[in-house]
Amino acid sequence: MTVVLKKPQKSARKPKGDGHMRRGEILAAAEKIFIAEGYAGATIRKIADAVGVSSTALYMHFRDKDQILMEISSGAIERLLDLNTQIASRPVDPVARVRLMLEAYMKFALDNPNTYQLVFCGGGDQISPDKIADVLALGDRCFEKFSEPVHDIAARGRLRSGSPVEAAEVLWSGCHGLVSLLITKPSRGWSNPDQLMKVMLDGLLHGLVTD
Amino acid sequence: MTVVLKKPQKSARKPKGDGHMRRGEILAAAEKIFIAEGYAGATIRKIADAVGVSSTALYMHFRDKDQILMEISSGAIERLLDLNTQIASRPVDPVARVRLMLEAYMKFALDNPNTYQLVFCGGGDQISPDKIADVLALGDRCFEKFSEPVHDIAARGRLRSGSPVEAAEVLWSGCHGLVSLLITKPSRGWSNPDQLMKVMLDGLLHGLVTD
DNA sequence: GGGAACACTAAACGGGAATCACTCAGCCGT
DNA sequence: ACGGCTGAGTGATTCCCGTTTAGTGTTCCC
Repeated sequence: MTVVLKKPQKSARKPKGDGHMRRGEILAAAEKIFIAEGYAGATIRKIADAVGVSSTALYMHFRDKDQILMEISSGAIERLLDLNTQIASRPVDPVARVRLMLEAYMKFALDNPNTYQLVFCGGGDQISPDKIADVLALGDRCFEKFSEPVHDIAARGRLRSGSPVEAAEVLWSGCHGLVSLLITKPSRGWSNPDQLMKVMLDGLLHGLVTD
Repeated sequence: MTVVLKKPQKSARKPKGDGHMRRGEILAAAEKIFIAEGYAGATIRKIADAVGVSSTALYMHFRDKDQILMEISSGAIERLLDLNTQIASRPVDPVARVRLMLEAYMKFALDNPNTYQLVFCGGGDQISPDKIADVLALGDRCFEKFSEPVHDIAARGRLRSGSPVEAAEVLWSGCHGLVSLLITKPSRGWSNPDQLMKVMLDGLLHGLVTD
């Protein structure tokens, strides 16, 4: 985050002991706990204990609990954005790109359920909107990257109905619905997730895009 | 508000709520607060204040906070189940029934966002699984009612691909995804919700069902 | 009249996030 | 060499949460 003014000639001040390590240590510990126990499970005290420091110390490095979790989530969403960017440059049919992106998206969600829930299932109750703004912006950039091939499809006149934006929103939200239910209701007797993802993609793409 | 003039000698206690009157009062107050402020906002103390009673009093009538919210949610989901049952008996094409049910489902979600979030977006973190079991069972019954016409469609050989169960799960989760995003991210710049719902339904049904 | 059952209460507990007042160590310019 | 500044760290405290405990007043029944 904000790197405060450092003296040009020399490091402002040699960090004492493991001073500048702390922030990273906290993030690492917090991520481990967050992944294992979710938002509510990752308490300030637990994180502080894991680092071996008083709970107050966390406030030296972060404004509040949410900032810690948001920073972790941002990292994860950036990985998702990278994936999309990478797929975007693949020299294949735009429909194939759309499918690849959505597959990557759903796989990401199932691999990072807690982060996914925090960012996309709106810990809405739990987190004030301004704090989540950063991550939300990243999420939007993901959506924009995903929108590009959808617009390509529309430009080729292959959109069966609706505007390109609507189509993108529907494709995205449909896949979101599937993985969010798989994540939040794991105990329900679901069909095979891979098969469900395939049916969702086949269905939506066949329904929205002409061959 | 309730001006309880405490007479010096008499008790400051709120008069008895004639047995089960009180229970209803609590549910009504809790529902109002829950609808307005969501799960986290509906605290025991706030509900108790609204009723004009000490927070402890709520434990006379309910095991814990979750039971209160669950009872409220159950009522709402029962209304949804009623809707489905009603639609199920309509003498129309099974595809039309599926569409009607999903439309009713999404409308219900948008009309009862907090309940919907609690039940279907898994306050997973917040609520222990055993307490939510009742409502979850009701939700399952809704899904089963919805599955019937999908099976009808399959029985007529009109399912393009996938098993009937998979198709039902995909249809449901696709619609869930749309409304859950509309609910949890209201600030995002969405296209017209009605139009999105139409595109979702058209897309999924056209993609999964043959004419 | 005397219990017993009930509806209710105040006070407290433990655990969350966050703040306050403070200490302490190291680096600075003089 | 030294006093001052600053950033890292702490324990105590505040406030709110859900929930528990022990006790109080009312009513009903025998």
